[in-house]
This record gives sequence, structure tokens and C-alpha cells, in this order.
Amino acid sequence: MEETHALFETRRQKMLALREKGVDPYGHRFALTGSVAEVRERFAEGRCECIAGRITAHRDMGKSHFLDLTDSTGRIQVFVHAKEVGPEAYEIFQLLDMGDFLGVEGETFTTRTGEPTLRVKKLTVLSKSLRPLPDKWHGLADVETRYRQRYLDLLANPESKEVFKKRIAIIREMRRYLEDRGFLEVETPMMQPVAGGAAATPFKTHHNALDIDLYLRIAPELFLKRLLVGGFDRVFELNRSFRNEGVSRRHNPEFTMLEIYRAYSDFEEMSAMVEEMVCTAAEKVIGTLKIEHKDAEGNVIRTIDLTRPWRRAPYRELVNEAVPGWFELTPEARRERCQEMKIELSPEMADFEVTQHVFEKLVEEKTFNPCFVTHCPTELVPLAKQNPNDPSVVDVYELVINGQEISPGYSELNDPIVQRQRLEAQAGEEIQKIDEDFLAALEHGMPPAGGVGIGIDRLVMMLTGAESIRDVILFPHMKSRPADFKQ
RNA sequence: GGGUUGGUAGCUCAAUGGUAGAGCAGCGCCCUUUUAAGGCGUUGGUUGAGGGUUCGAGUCCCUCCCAACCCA
Repeated sequence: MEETHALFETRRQKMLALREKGVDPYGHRFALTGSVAEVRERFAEGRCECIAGRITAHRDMGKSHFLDLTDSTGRIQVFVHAKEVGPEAYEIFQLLDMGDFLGVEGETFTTRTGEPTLRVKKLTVLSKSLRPLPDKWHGLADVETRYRQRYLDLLANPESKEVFKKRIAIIREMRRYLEDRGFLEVETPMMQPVAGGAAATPFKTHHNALDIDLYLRIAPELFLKRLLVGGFDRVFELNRSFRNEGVSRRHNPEFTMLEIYRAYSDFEEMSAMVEEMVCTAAEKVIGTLKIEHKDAEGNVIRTIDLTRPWRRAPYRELVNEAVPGWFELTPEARRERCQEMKIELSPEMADFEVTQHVFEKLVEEKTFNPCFVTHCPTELVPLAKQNPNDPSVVDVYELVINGQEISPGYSELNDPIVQRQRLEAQAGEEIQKIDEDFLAALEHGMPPAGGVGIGIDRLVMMLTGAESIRDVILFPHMKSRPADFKQ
């Protein structure tokens, strides 16, 4: 910032003027008698209180000033008058701006209009704000700024802050649910020599001292299974994974995933657990199982009903519901039907991929209430365990809510020979992409187990009605903008 | 990667191809109980960047940057 903006310069001069008066514009610890909410809670005439917060409003009556002081618990009005604070403090007061952090000591009283207020006896400058905050009334509307400078969004848009508080609460409830049932939360490597456990492009990095390439994990799966081998029967990990792919309304390069593994279980038992866990979180955090999504004007555009039991239906049945007689059609006739239904296909697609496209467009995107899609075709999920009675399908569910895949669940493959074949087939030429250490672990014996992954960002979207993943991630990734902060 | 829409003062937004504006914020003055306080006055702009057309461009054309949405 070679040039300084006039608004910035005005505030900087005030900051320097505070220094001139021997006041440190960037203060230190300030002893509170309570938070704003606590002071409001126990409000009674004539109590002495010390509170601190950001100045979020200033109503200037000449010699009387009313400020709003806001901390994380709320706002409270404080009253500043020259006679109460003395001439020196009043001069300091005149160097303050909206956005400054201020500590005040004073006595509570109620104004004529009935507003609980603190009459300031002593004020302490805690931090001078050099840049103006967004408009107090209109808030911050520009989406780009809301994402790039989230702190401004949080200050200006209370509903944005609410979404993140809900996200935190949802995650807390999921953790509590799992811990109450004997699951141990573990931490496994985010930097891995081989990025396994999913099909996705990883981020690559390099460790200098070891002189080895490492990848940011695309999933924690292979390490959690090592823990099943090692005798942890119930484990989960709730943390970031990274995929070097496009960004969109539903994709952020780093995203939060919950993976849970339970020995001696299977995908069906896991589906029941996921159902119960999500409902518990919804009831505790949102307070209902009927989740209303609203548009910008506040009109309800859809209601997601999480009431149990959730639907469970085989993949083929759902496709057949969407397009009756689909599976009786020849491959050619299916492609023609897709053209009629305006579903775009590429010529090199395999037949199962054509069906999968129909599934995505006509089932997944239109399924808002929860549905466990079961009996998925083996080709779609090559790493899963085949159904003992019907090898054309696998023992897997895909949970669809809000038109998105939110959680896959597996009966985990624990046959090391089959696992090796599958990984080799998947790796093809790139044989170095096989995690031999993982296969060695399986060869020591892994108990049969159920495993699930839950996309936390998408779950939070569903529960809060957010239309974009960027609205549930505090600092979503954006392209850098070199012009930022040029004054 | 393709398509659509958008980017104007610190914030929220105006402006038929014809002098770049308003509200809030800021600054100055008045006001001793205000609630988006009020009143009077006033500062503030490389209209995302760069080219072009035109007597004249925020507006039309081209290239680029950033974002949102849709598609791949």
C-alpha cells in the first residue's frame, strides 16, 4: 500500500494522536467483570461493570454519546459524557472510531427509552481499527468479498456467523455420538507416499530432508484399515482430505470428511448408524427433522424430511422408477432414450456409465429426502465387496440427500488377494501407485468391517440450507487477486 | 475448458453514447437520554486492467483479470 486512502489516513492520524497522548492504541489484557451477555443477564440499576468489545455504533448527541459495544455474546449500549469521564479521557474518546476495540468501566442504568446502558467512568483503548468496517445497515453483500475476507462477512452478516456456529455444533454432535459408542478418534497421515483410498487426483509435495515425494491424502481410508489390522475395532477420523480437481458449488479442493470403521459389522449396520447419527445431530442442532431450505427472500423452497426410517432401495429399482423399462432396452435404445431426455453422453462411455448418467440426472439430483441406494453395480465400485448371492452388485450403500451423494458405506473388502488384484487393475501401468504397505497389512489379517465416509461440508449444506459449499467453509479457496489491498 | 451474468466512492446502489450521482460511513459545525438519532455544511472516483470506435465511452467493440451461476 504505497498510497494511503483518506479514510485509512484519518484513522492512522488518530492512532498517532493517541500515542502522542501517551495512550497505547494497541492495548493489553483488560479485566472484565463479564461478557456482554452476562452483564445483560444480571442487569440491575447501579451495578459496577467492566466490559470490552468493538464499537459497532455511535450516536452523537453533542456532549452525550451513545456507543454500541459488541463482543461475541451480543451488543450493549454504553453512555459516554465529558462530565463522567473527565476532559482528558474525553479527548481520547474523540479519537475513537467505529470498529475500535474499547474496554469500559462504569455503572449500569436504564435510559428514558428503556435501554440497559453502562455509564462510562473510565475507558481503555484496546485496539485501533485503521480500516473502516462494512456498512452497519446494508451489511456486506458482495459475495467475492464475503469469501475472500470472511472476517468482514462474520462481522457484517449475523446469518453467516450462525451457519458456522451450526457447522461447529453439528461436528461436535457427531463426535459425541461416536465417542459415546466407544469409537476412538484417530489421526493418520495427511501426507502419504501413495495417495490411496479413492480415485482422485492428489496434490503433490516434496519432503526435502527425506528427499521423497509425498501426496496430500485424498482419503484416510487405507490408514484407518491398518488400524483395524492393529486391533482398533472402532475408529473414526474427522478431518481434511484434498483433491486436486475443479472447484464448484459442491467442490472445494480441501474438504472435511468423517470416516468411520467398525470391525465385525457391515454396510447395513453402518447405514442404520449413519441414519441415527445424522438425525441426532439434526435434532440437537437444528431442532427438527424437517429441514427447510429458503431462498434469498426467505421463502421456503424445499423441505427435507429426515424422519426415520429412511428409504432403502436398490440401484436398479431407482433407475427403473425414473425410466420404466430401462433395463429391458438394448444398449443402443438406451442411448437414444438419453438423447430424448437431453442427457449428454460421450460415445466412448461404457453401458454401465450410460445408466449411471441416468441415475445421476434423474435419481440423485431429484432425491432430496434421504435414500440409501443399495445393490450398486460392481463396475461402479470396483473396490467393494461383492454380494455373496449376486456378484453383479456390491455390498455398498450410497446415501443421497439434498440431490447429492453425502455418504458411501461399505462392507469392507478384507481378502488381501482380491484387494491386490483390484488395486493392480485400477493402477494399470502406474504400478507405483499401489500401496504395498497397506496390502502387507491386509495380509496380516483384517477383521470383516463396515466402513462409512460422510462428507461433512455437504451434510452441513443440507442441514443449514446453504446452496454453495463456500457458504459452509470459513475460508474457501479462490484464485489469488494481486490487486487486493492496494489502497 | 465452454456459455451466461456481473465488477462504479470505504459499504449499499443509481446513471438513453452527452458535466460520474445518492444514502450510509468520513470530515466540520449545532444539540445533555439516542436506537439506522436528528439538523446544516463538506471531502471522497484510474467506473476491474489495457486497447479500439466516436466530436464525446461507466455505457458500443476487442483482449485480459476476478467472481457468481450453468455445462463439460
